[in-house]
Amino acid sequence: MGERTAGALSALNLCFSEDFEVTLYRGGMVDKALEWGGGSVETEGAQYRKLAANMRREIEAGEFGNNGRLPSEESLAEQYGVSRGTVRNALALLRANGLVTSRRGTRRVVLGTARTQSFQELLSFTAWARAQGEEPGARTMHSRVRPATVAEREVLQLAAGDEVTEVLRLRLLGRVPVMLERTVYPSRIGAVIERLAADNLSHTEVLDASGVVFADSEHTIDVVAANQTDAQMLGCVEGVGLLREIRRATDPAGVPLLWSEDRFLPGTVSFAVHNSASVSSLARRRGIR
Amino acid sequence: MGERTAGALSALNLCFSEDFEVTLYRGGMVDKALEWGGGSVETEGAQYRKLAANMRREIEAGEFGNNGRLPSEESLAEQYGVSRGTVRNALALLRANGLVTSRRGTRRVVLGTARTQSFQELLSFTAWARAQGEEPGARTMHSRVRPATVAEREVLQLAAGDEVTEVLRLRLLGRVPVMLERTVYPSRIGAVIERLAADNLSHTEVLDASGVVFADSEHTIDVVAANQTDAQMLGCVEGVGLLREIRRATDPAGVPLLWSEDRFLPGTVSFAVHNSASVSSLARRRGIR
DNA sequence: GAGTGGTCTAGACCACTCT
DNA sequence: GAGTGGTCTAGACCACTCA
Repeated sequence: MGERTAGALSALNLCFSEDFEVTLYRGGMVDKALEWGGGSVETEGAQYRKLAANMRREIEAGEFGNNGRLPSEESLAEQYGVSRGTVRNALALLRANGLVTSRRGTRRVVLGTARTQSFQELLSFTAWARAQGEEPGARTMHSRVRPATVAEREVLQLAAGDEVTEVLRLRLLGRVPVMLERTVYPSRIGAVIERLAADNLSHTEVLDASGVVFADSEHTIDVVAANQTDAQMLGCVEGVGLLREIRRATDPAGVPLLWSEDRFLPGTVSFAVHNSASVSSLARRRGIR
Repeated sequence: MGERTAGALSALNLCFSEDFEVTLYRGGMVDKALEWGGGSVETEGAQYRKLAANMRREIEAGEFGNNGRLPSEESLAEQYGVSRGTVRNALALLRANGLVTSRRGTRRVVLGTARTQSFQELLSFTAWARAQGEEPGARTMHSRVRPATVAEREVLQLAAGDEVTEVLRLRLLGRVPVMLERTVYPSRIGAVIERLAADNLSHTEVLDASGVVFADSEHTIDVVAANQTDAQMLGCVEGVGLLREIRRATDPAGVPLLWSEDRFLPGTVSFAVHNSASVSSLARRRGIR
């Protein structure tokens, strides 16, 4: 995983998969032939994922032009030496990322080069910031273990008497505070978090390394007025409108892993969602627009 | 389309499909056997969609319990008399809506009864409001045809000299203003819009009826301070933080249909996104939380 | 009417989980 | 080691689009 070609002006391309592949590539003449024409480099994983990554590269290299047409599924299958089913799996991935259309009766149309962010990036502020080429920062302001409230027991599926770890953390982009994060972990997860340094960049990555698997997450986005704490920590005026994101993540078995309320300074991030008749994808963006 | 069973306490269930099926059902003993056990009622469409709708009903009826396990794909295939591929198509739909998990090696787990809203509801304020049981309102404050700006030509893929129709519209929920909408249509679409009454509830539905097909949309969400116009129209204080949603919709061929900037009063709506390793879905919600 | 994507089938093998 | 979901194949028919 993580093939890369040397070259200036490399762009970041995050594929859409569980074991999120990060693929660095450059703008110019891409080495696509390597993988498919010649000796099929390692790049383990499902064939359709590789196919999708490959086609994504072709699309972004303008192989079919913007608003151009893709070859038919049949011919793609022949070209790549796979069955039509595999081609369809790959195209479904691209479709989900908003790169191509799909309509019965006509060839698929290239929509553009939506740079969809990985699942990981939605959970991890640090992973996201790095992908943007920004320097992420974090400072834990407060952390303690206490009994779960009724709401928390409900959301985190805890029993009466269970404890949680609450963490208040300031997040920065290049030394500038942009977000205040209030997270509640079940004690099992919290035990891992409590051992970390106050400036640990990514709790998500630590948990990942500890074998915690994030599989699903729920995000709610709205506006909230800054309270006194927000204003103090973020350095803004009390009452100003902050972009709020409430996150809830579960493991593959549906067990809740965390519940968090994040408040962003206005103008620092935006959320982008691609939506189609069958699927959607969410991405966090830097700044407005 | 639109089967329904009589009965109190009916809940709204919106299936995830292009020709969005709206399925009303009640909480109690559901008539699931009708469709699969007996004579397979009409309910046209793909089998896997029907299967998904059916399983969704079972899940929401608590057939497998919350956090329960689904039967294996094999046994589902046998039970419903379809191939495993069809079962997998159906389960992919449920997965996309965040109703079930999926992990190699173990049975699928019921996550809950996420009430995913249809694609249509994301585009149409009116459709969304109705689904919430609220009374939608609209008043066009301003409308005119003018040459497209450079930005608009870019976004709407217009040629130099092309014109657009700009519309400023106030949106209400039960007589209370909640959102101010600034939309720009290519003149081809705008021509339809201009003929409408100022209190026409749903431009989207009109366009739909005119044969305009919405296939994909892009949504960007952030916060913006209310300007003088916003404050006046929405009846809020200038400078207050508004939830902003920028929408861009295209037809199945990727041709842009509209570009809109919507500003919501704080506390009136929130956006909910379900995100998983492979897919996501977006929904608009009433109020905070 | 030819071409295309949508749907469906019947099988196969594998990676993974759990007991 | 048995069971499960993930992946892949090779075919088939249909609904739809477009020349």
